[in-house]
Amino acid sequence: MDVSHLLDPLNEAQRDAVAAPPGPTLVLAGAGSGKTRVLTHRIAWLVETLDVSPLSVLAVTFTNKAAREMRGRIENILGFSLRGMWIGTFHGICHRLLRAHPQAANLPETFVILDSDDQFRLVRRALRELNVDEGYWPVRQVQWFINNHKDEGRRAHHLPDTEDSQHDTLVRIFAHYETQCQQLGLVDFSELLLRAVEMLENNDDLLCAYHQRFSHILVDEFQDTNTVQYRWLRLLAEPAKQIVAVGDDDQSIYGWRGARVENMSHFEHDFGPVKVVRLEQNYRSTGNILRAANAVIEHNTSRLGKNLWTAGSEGEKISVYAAFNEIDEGRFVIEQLQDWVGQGHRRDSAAVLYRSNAQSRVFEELLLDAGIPYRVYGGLRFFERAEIKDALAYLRLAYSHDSDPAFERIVNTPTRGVGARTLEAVRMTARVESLSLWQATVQLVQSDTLPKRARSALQNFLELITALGNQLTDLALSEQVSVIIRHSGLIDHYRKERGERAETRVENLEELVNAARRFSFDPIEHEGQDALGAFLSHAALEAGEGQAEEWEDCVQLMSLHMAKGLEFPVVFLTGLEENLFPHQRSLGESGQLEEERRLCYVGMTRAMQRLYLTWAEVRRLHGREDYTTASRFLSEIPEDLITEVRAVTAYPTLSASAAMAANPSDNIMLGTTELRLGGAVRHTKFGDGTLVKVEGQGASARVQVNFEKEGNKWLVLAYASLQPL
DNA sequence: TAATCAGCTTTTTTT
DNA sequence: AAGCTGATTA
Repeated sequence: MDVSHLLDPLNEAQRDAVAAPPGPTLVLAGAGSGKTRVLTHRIAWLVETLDVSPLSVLAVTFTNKAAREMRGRIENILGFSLRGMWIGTFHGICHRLLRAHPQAANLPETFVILDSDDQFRLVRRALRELNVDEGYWPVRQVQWFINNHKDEGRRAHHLPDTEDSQHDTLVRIFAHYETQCQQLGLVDFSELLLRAVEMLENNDDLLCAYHQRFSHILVDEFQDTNTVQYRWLRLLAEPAKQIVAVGDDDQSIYGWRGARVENMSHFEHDFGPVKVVRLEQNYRSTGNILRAANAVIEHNTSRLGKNLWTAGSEGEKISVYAAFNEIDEGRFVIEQLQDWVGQGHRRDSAAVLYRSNAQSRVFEELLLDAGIPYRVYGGLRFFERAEIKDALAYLRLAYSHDSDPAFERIVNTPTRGVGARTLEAVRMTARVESLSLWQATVQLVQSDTLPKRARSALQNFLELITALGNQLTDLALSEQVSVIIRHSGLIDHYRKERGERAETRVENLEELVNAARRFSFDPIEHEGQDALGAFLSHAALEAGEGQAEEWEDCVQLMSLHMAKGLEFPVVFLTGLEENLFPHQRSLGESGQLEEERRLCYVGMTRAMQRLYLTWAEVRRLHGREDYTTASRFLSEIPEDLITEVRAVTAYPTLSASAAMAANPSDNIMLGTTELRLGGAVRHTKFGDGTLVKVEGQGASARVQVNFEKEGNKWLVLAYASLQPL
């Protein structure tokens, strides 16, 4: 068979990876080096030259989007449909494994996936049942504790007893939560992975069967794998070790949620000898952008080592703009944006990137003023919206009455007179009698223990859900959804709600019907589930796009994390200030600082033609106005790659701006020298800092100084020995 | 049960 | 600043 179409479009390194002999292969794929191309061509190569069936290939990604894209691209190359082939996310594939063998996994056939919101509620319930003080033990933190351990493969019983009573409390909650999940047949995201690993570890026959089935494994974004994911990969890839892992240690930006870059070096050790291929030729950015990005990332010590290069042109220099404040920064970005669009470029060829989402506001306001359409990424996705989750809960409860999370969610939504008191009684009964909330309610309604009002409220609820359940039988999925949103009272409830939000909510509910209509139920892919069950799982595993509507040509606004994997002709990397980027909370540890630097590297390498780096001398954040220092990442870029864009006449320059902004009387005399607002000062005890505020005059004058080490302090000028620098 | 208020925190996010 | 939480009030 002629496979030249698979190899010809590739460079040497790519070809080396695609045609690598069977065995463990690690592809170090730099930004923009064509790693998706390598993955897709590799699979096509396996199929076309080695006669491997697509059904024997397992391809794992992190996001549904990446999985869809990969499938589409391989189908394009091969020219036939890959229906039935296992290309999916870690979670999606583990879910499929568990559905196929619930008994081996010790799960009920009807197990339900908890998304993080559901998990939050369940953890909260565990806290309350154990009478743990929620003020002292924030649910979020406990949830974090549990997930961290599970991502590391540890369950509550693995955690040793300690002398530390605080830790013991956490473990107790963890254990209770696990019991709760097991009893109720609930599986959170981490559990999908851990349970699948344990199932395979404990069932040789099963594992063997999958070894037979999957002769080739491919992993994308390998640097983002956590401990359990790696364990799972090892398990499935042994003993044949026909595994290709593609990743970039320099783009590891999810350490904070359990990703282990070390897996890349472990891989060489655990699977060795490993064929390593470096993809260093970049097809995305100009030479200057690459050199700048390389210069920044070189400041990291723990690297596998890689140097991106391009055969393309140097391109423009990188523009650095030091803004007076965040509004000036925004104005600058918009000015440049208008220029760019004025030259005939599409708006969606430009992206504004920032470290934290709060920064988007200024840009949004200014873009709105300027009449430039924009899209902000992030925020709630479709299936995470409250109204959608409400509707799904009605569906679930009508479908299987014993789903406690669904019950809790909607028992009083819309309000029907079931208050906290009543609910507590229900929970109590459920706990004491080991019943589901639904069963407990049935019992309470039949007994005589509740006040009349509460009892009839519950009675109505039971009747409503039962009636809904009866109406669902024999309907198509989308009709079931339609019935639910109408007869649950949700539509009326949200219609009555005031504000613009109400309207969108009703629209979203209507859209849910469409989503159900679009959902294609595949008895093979969704083995072990019926259409409704599969749809509900789908909703948990794939949160969906930000909004249902189509997006016209819009300027793209997003956090740096969201930008990974994307590319734009023009990129504005904003807020390059110490304490913001790198973020304040990362400054303590060098490991965290290196992750921030990688984030910067990711941001810079998104740019194809033009890169702007901006920072603001004064930034209003959390309601405070602070003087800032330029990010260290800026100074890590060689000067010859940079053009300092100095203020266009309309905008004041650095120090002039500080002086202008400050009321002249805000500056204050200290002896014969003048202390300038925003100027650097030295204190004998606290060290160096920046003068931030001045209050009062003469002997009673007080100043606020932001010290590098000690943070903000108020000092009485007469007593503090401040020295201007 | 719902509305209101004071106090508190503040990255990044997929599944 | 703003959004969220817990507590208090109507």
